[in-house]
Amino acid sequence: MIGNPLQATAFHVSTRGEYGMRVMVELARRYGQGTISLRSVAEGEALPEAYLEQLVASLRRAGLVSGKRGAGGGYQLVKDPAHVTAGDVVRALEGPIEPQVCTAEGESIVNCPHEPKCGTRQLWVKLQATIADALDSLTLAELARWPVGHGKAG
Amino acid sequence: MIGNPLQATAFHVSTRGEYGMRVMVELARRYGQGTISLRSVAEGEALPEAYLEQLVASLRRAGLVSGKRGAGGGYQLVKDPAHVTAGDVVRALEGPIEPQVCTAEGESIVNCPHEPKCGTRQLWVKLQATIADALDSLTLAELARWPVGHGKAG
DNA sequence: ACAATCCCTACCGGAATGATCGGAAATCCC
DNA sequence: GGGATTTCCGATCATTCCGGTAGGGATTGT
Repeated sequence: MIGNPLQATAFHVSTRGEYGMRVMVELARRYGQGTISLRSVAEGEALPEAYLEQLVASLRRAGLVSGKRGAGGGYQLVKDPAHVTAGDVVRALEGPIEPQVCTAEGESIVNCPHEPKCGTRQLWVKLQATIADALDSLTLAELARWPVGHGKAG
Repeated sequence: MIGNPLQATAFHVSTRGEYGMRVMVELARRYGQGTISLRSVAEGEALPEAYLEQLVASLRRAGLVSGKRGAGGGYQLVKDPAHVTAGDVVRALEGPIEPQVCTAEGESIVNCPHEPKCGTRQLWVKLQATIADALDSLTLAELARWPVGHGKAG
């Protein structure tokens, strides 16, 4: 856990999303160089290796990375970084983008008692679409080629 | 807690945001009719009254509602619903919109060790701006005048 | 053989979530 | 003034989630 003690904040992305995204960007930077050991990524980004294993497992099950065992093994991206979006990564790590259960991506299963006089639903629907669009419009390739802090870096 | 058991989902809004937003929309609908008791809102929306008290306390401290004690008392919006945004409500209930500690609204205090070679920061910055813009562009008045479910209601 | 590496499962302490409860203070009506 | 109503305030509590740690098994290169 990097950074300050955090009070309540809205729309905070957990370390699963944060660390996992860092790993993916690092793999994107080294795309085409064969497999990269998780240890080297963990050390390079100063993150706990054992914890990363869990996150990478989710990424592998989602078909985003492939692992190779044994000495000299490691992980690599399955697809070209230009064809993997931040949305793909976030969904693999944290599940579908779903501000409320009634506004899930794809099919909505829930039958909400607040319908049909629900005044808040349109808000969550809009929010879901907005977030998904923002995440899906940014690729790993774009993130990987922007390694340096711009503007007033925090 | 309305709805189904929820597996892991990204960007999920807690009941603070959900219930609190419902209360605000209800108060917006009855704007200009004097104070509304929390009990009537709780019964109308089928929400736990005692829990709502806590949420409304946050809304009051944020200057969004005012309470009047005693028989016939209740709450009412301080400002016209057309001048209160969903963003105001969410921030009052769940804190600033902050995907990561390094991408807080306003001033960023954190000095992150990942800078300046952080490839993920631009993602969270974009996300923060996108979410804030979506929430700030929708007013309580708009939400209140759309009480009926549209499209395929969940 | 042996070291490196992925892979899998279980566990664990602390914090957040989603409430409930009891009571104090103000206000209205009779 | 008495009582009903309602906001306000703080404590408590059960459950779940978060952010890891620990240990071991399977596979591969040298």
